[in-house]
Amino acid sequence: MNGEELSLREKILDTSRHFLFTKGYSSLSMRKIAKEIGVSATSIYLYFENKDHLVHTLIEESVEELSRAIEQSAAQKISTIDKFEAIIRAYVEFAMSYSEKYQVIYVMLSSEMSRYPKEKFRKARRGYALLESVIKKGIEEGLMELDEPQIAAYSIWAQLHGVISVVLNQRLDSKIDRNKFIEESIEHIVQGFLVRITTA
Amino acid sequence: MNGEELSLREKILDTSRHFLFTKGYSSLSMRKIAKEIGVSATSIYLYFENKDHLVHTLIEESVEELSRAIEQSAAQKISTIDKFEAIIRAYVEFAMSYSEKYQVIYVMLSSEMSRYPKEKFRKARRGYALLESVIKKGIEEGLMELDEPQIAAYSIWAQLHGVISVVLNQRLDSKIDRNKFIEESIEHIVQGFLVRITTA
Amino acid sequence: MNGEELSLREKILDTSRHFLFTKGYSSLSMRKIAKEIGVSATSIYLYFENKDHLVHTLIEESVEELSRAIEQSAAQKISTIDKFEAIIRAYVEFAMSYSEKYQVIYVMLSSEMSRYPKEKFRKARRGYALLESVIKKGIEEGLMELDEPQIAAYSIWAQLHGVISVVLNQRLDSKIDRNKFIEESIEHIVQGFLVRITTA
Amino acid sequence: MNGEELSLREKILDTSRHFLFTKGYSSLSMRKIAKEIGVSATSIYLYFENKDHLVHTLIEESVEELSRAIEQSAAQKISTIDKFEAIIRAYVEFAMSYSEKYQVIYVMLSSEMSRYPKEKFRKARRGYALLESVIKKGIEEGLMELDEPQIAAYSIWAQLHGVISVVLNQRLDSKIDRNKFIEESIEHIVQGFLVRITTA
DNA sequence: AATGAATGAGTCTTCATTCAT
DNA sequence: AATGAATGAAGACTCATTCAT
Repeated sequence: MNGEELSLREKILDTSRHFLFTKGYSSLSMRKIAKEIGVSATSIYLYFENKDHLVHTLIEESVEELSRAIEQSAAQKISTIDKFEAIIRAYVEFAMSYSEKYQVIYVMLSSEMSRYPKEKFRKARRGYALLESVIKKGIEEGLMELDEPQIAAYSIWAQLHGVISVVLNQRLDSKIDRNKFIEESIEHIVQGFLVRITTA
Repeated sequence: MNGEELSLREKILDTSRHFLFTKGYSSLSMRKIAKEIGVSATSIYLYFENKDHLVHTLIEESVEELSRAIEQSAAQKISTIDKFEAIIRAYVEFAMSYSEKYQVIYVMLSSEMSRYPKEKFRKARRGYALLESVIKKGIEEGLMELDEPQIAAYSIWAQLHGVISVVLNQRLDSKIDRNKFIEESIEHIVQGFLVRITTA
Repeated sequence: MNGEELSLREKILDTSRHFLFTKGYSSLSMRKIAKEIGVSATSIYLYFENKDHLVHTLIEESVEELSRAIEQSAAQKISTIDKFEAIIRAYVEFAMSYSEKYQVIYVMLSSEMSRYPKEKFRKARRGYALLESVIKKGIEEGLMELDEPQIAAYSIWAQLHGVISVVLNQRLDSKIDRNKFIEESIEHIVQGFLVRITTA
Repeated sequence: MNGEELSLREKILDTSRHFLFTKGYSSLSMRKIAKEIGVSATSIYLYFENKDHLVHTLIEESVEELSRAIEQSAAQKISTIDKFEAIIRAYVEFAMSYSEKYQVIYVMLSSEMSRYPKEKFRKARRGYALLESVIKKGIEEGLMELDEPQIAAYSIWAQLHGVISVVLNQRLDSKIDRNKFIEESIEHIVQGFLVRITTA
């Protein structure tokens, strides 16, 4: 197999992800995936034990990629404030560049997540943990004034997720420029957490 | 029908909403709704043309109630800054008090929304339009420094939605206090948009 | 509905029973049953919750009919010896006259029976319990000389079942007359349990 | 291949037999057999043309072993009455010691047996034929009083099979001692066929 | 001697919906 | 206002088998 040819396993993952993104979890069907690829439904079972496993793999891979992107981005910065912004921007960057992969992470309802292996949740918190540690440093350095870095980290993440969701789910007014919306939102979110330095 | 007895139509809506909230769209089935209520599946069709109509009604009603709650809350305040906060708090308040109704508004993917009658979208923007007009006034009054009130309104809404989603979808770390998380998030969001008055 | 027309429920039971008899449990499929009757597979689910319930109903009905046949037959006789033989003959009679119903009782492996509601097993032992009580009386009256009437009852039942199985499963040599085989077998089985009176 | 290592062919047969015994014919699947052994499903086809051939081999081997056991047991006895009992006991002995092999012989319904090569049926009758010849001698010697030795042989076999089935299919009341049940049943069956000698 | 990839036909079951009553 | 009967389409998944290697 050369570089162009995707393995069937890869094709299944890509197609599933796309279905999940465009049609939602309810419309994700083994049959449809197979049909889209042009292969028998049975073939999917050669690569994934069942539908749950397939979706779990999808989630796991997305979480891993997102975490890595965030870590790499933060590693390139030195100052705390730079790291702080880098994490936030890497998060948004990933969501916009790999929308389908990003959305997969949130596709499952918590009720359905009961079947998702618990130990994999920890992995999912890597990026968030990094953000928390940076916030802690930021507090020490007097960049932020916060009681609870953990809550702050979650709050930032939640706000970002809200902004991204609105865009990805096409709930944004068509007259609004997507990039401008994102840029301004990031700035406001960041500003909401930084101590404003007022040069007297 | 007396006060205690809910009409069948109401029961159907309530049950559907609950299913939607707890099990997701995929698990919303006419049969299950009927069974839960203790009525034949056919009976639902006496009140709703089909599943789409049922869900659309659900959305429409939720949107209406949310809009009204926001409007009423804003009307009670006089100053712009108070109105601004009132809208934000009314939004969050509604989401937390009537979680099932709130969530219904976002249950449908835009792809599925293609079947949702366009004219009803406008209604859905009433609350948001109010927020935008208040922001405009805020800018005039020098409370905020913003180029695009429309984007700002969308951004606030998006951030709030993110915070609420994290809570409702149970994605918050169990060690974090729910109310504290919400309160702090609101404060940060609001702070992110206000001009900080620095007493020199 | 007049006497000729069987209800769909009845048709399903009859057809299932027939499939079970001719093709075995492995070949019993909802689709095939439906197709045979000329109805959609879905329709079966209007009368039976699932395949298990259908088969359980089949078993239950057969067990009930067999028990009743045995009880009625025994009730018509007065002397213990007559009751003893009546039970045995009623059992065989039922098996030969309603072969399909008889076989249903034994169609499920004990491993599969784990899903069969326990309380229904008790019903299944009515006929056997009757036999046991008659044997007890027979011992008292000196007709039989047996230590354990319970074991004897089970043994008779087992032997009869063996004889019947061989016939119903067509394992009998085609040259052997079916009725003669059954008649002689019954006689031997009965003889095996009676005290032989030897007029000196 | 040394003494410990079973050939793959042997493993397949053993595993199939076990599945047949514990889960029934419906649950016998090439995939499951392969998985259990830890080999690819395709590998089975190197040794057996298809599922039918596999099951037929299973039956054939069981029949052969049972026949041999009976023959050997009978050969060790001299008197007719001893041979008679030896055959019966060897049959039961085999069934209890090699339950899985015994049950295989009866696993297929006659309807499914249509695919079973006719000439192999004859082999299956070796043990039975032996019993018939012993019965004939028994009649000549005045041990039994029977019109039709062929029917008698079939009847004994059928009764024994009934008794064994009840035990192997776990249809015996748990309070009943298995061995006692078998022993008493054998005695009754034998008694049912012997002329009772009454010492005046 | 053994396997991985693949599939068409089949398994049970659920779904939204219709129709006659 | 409400229902029981019915169905075609679709759901996830399993099966025996083939073929190329």
